[in-house]
Amino acid sequence: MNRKATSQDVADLAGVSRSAVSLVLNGHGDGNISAANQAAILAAAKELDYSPNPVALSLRTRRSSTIGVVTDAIATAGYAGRLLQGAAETAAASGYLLLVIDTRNDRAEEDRAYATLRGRQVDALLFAALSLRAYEPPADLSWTAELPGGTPAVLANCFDPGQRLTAYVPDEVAGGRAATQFLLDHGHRDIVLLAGTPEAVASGLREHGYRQAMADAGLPVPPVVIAGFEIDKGYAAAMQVLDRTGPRPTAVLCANDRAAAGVYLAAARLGLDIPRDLSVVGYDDDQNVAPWLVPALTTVRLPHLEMGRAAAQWLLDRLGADADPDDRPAALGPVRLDCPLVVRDSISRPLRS
Amino acid sequence: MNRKATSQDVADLAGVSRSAVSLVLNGHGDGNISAANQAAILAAAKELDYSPNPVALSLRTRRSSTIGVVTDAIATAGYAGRLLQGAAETAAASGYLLLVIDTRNDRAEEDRAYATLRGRQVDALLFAALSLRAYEPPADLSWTAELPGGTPAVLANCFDPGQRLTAYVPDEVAGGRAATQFLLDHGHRDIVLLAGTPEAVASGLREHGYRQAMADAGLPVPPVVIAGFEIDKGYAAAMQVLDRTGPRPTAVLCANDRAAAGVYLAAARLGLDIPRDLSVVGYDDDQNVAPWLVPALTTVRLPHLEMGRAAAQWLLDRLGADADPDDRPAALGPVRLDCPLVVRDSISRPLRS
DNA sequence: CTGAAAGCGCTTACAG
DNA sequence: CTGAAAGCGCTTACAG
Repeated sequence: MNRKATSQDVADLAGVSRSAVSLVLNGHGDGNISAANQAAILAAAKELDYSPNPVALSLRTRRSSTIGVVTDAIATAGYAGRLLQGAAETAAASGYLLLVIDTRNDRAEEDRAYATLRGRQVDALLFAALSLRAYEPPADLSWTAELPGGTPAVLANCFDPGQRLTAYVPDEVAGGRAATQFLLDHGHRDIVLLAGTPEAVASGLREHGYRQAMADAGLPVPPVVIAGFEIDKGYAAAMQVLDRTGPRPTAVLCANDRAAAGVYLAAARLGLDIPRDLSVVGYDDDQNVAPWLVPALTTVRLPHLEMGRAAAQWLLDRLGADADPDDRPAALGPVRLDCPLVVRDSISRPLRS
Repeated sequence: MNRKATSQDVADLAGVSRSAVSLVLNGHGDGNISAANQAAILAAAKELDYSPNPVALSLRTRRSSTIGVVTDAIATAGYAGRLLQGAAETAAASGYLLLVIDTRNDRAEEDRAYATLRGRQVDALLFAALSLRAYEPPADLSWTAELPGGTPAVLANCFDPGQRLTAYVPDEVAGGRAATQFLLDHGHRDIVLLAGTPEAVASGLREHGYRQAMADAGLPVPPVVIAGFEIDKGYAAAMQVLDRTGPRPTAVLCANDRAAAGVYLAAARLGLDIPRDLSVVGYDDDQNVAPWLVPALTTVRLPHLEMGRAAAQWLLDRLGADADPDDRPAALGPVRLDCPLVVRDSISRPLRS
């Protein structure tokens, strides 16, 4: 490949010094460089297709136009990749790239990741979790925006119990409430929650929303079934709840879309038609599952794209506001993002209502 | 944060010059630096927890210890993230990081990605596709290992029709054959293939393997059903094949695990028990699906982790062999990686065999 | 208005 | 055996 043009090449072609090239190309030409030379420099730069060497720039400015991303498990993610996608898009719009390290939930690996990223001179740090959880940031917060001149840091799909870091998380409570409310609006009264695993933070929050909606409707809450997040867990839970002679619930709220797929399997095996005999709501809006179940699954969408975008934008804002460190946005603690209901075909009015 | 130690700091502490520090720390001490000074330098480096600034190193050596990855759609990937994981692990073991750009299948975006990566001085290039396909590398191959001093480039889960680039791909034909053979070994004779979409390269290859196995067994090949790769497609195809009064196939080979989930749904609705009444094989070993279907799905595993590892290792090997450019491994064209059968519970001997 | 110089942190010839 | 110098490509004070 032809050696990439340097500012020296541009200077030579324009017949000026490298300083002049740098000044003009960085918008500091007016008042410093004559109009004629400015034009010559611009023309030369265009002719040589010049763009500054990012590495040299980085050494000089101690900035890398790179956002370091540490994540606990993106490989196994599925839909969670959208978080990264959102962050990457937003970053790219400002000329930033993402340097992602997957720690597979290993704390030692995580420490190493931060050290590596620091060494690579990343301008900002984003920690993203596969599933919603508390995240205890490294004790050494010195690289953080807490200190003047520190590296801005932000959390996505996880939150700092100590509230030191800004965090973008899904509004799970509202999501659970909205899903329940939608069922209530369709006339359902006997709505069973198939919850995820007890360790899952999201699960508890969604249950909270469910209970709120039921209480607001003046309805008793039937026993919550602990299912889980996989197909077989949803299947087993559905079998437990639906395979009975007495009255069955008319609707189930599933831990996620995969569990809902298990419910579909159980319903099919029991000869129950969805949505005629049973209404089903999922959670996640998993693109590999929800749109393709038969019938297509009504579900609550997790705002992965939005979390990624918001987190990256927050970082970018801080990076831009370097003129005045006090001018930085002050949004500390968790910011809850909307989990919209995606209506498809798995809900109808109950037969006996 | 305390300013990171530089080689000057180490030199000062050890009472030597920066040159000496560099020499010793890069293993060129013997014969150049006295034993006493070597020891002093090592001690100083350890005390200051010194590691060279990667950015400065990069400017100096024109190397970045970074592998650029261009991918057509990793966000929507699911299991495909494992390819990146494999590449990242392998790269990390040699001190390399991955700089990933997702082009969302846009050629203009792709060109920009390569330019960006070149600007960032990546040492090598990896192109990874979400699903197996032909990949026409950019016309400007000048950054490629084709030319002396060019950037090594490799393909994963896609292949260069022109054979200019090394490529790691799954051995889909063997995968399709193995799945079929397994069914044959269990006594099945009437095995229907629910194929993916006609555009999908993998689908055609798997079908080829299926036909080979059937032919080798001296069996006629029943009409192949074009299904697709989503749950509803598998469902519809299964309904078409299974919902009949005459003899039904005793086994189906599915386009992928999600389509197999659709087959499960159809079977349940038709009152067919898997595996008693119907044996099912999937493809992909999708970790969100296959292990959790009821019964757990026997499937063919796609070697995403292995493709990522192999591609990264190939790049690393080339990067290491910089002493002699002629010494580079010559594995041009596609290298087929094994797709192992993962046996679970969805296959039994046919009732009428 | 303009160019020469310094310096970001590193390594590799080059003198001594 | 060792240190001073040059240079990777850039930008920002600093003289003129």
